[in-house]
Amino acid sequence: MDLARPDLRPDPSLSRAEMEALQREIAAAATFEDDHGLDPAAVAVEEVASLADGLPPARDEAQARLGTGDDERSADTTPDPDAPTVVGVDQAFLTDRGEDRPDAAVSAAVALRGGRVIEYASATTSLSIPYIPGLLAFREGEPILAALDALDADPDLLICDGSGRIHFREAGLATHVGVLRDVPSVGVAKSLLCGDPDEVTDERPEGWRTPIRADDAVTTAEAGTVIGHAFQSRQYPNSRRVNPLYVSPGHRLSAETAVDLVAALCAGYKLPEPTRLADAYADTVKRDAD
DNA sequence: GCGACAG
DNA sequence: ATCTTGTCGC
Repeated sequence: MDLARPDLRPDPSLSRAEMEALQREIAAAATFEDDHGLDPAAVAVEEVASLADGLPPARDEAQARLGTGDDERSADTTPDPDAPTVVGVDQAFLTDRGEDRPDAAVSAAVALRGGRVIEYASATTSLSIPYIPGLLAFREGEPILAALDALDADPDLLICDGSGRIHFREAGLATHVGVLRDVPSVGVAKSLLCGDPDEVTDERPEGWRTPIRADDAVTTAEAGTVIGHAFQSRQYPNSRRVNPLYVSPGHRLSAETAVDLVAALCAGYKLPEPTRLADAYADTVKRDAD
């Protein structure tokens, strides 16, 4: 059965209070427990991936394009058809020369299966509301859904750039998108919106993690509830300066499984491969735009 | 009034 | 997020 919740899609004219109320509904509809068939080992990306080099780039919006590789090497490059499809989404912004505010968002979605890119697509949409801490999903949610619509692949897992449950109302970007589509989702943020790490996060070794617990800024959860993890995805031997990632479940995942999945999706860079590739593709589309 | 805040 | 070259270190 289809448990997607298009009814929770925000109306563009919502007031701030209405947006916050909608987030409480979204959080209530979200599941922060494991409800999926994903095995971190099955989604793992063992080697650094890349967008299918040498293939025509995906068309913006309507026409997503397969990037599976040459026919000659199809036997080697065809990913396991039974492996789950993991989709990373990220955005880049376009600012008209002379303007100070970005007026359009380029959303990119990159699908991987068995550690290889199988498809990528993008959508360029005009921006309606400005960035407001806590309300990011109202700025980036629709653009992201547009990019997902441009993809033929059916995501088994979404990796979003931003928070999921680590949010004032437990309804960050990853939760918003995950609930609207009823797809397991994870939020990967580069800085912490709210909550408290159990331990100091500075100068930690690669692979290290610590729980993030709700503090009084999280109005919908009891203080102390684990809402995510700080995760040191990468660290350099000598110079200690890489900040950890802040990983939180978006929908249908526990906080623990969310970090396990992200750890499995990292392959040498700070960001998990789906996010890193979506980031790179969004930049490419943006550059081609001007 | 002060603090504090994803992208 | 964005505006941007070189530069420090492995």
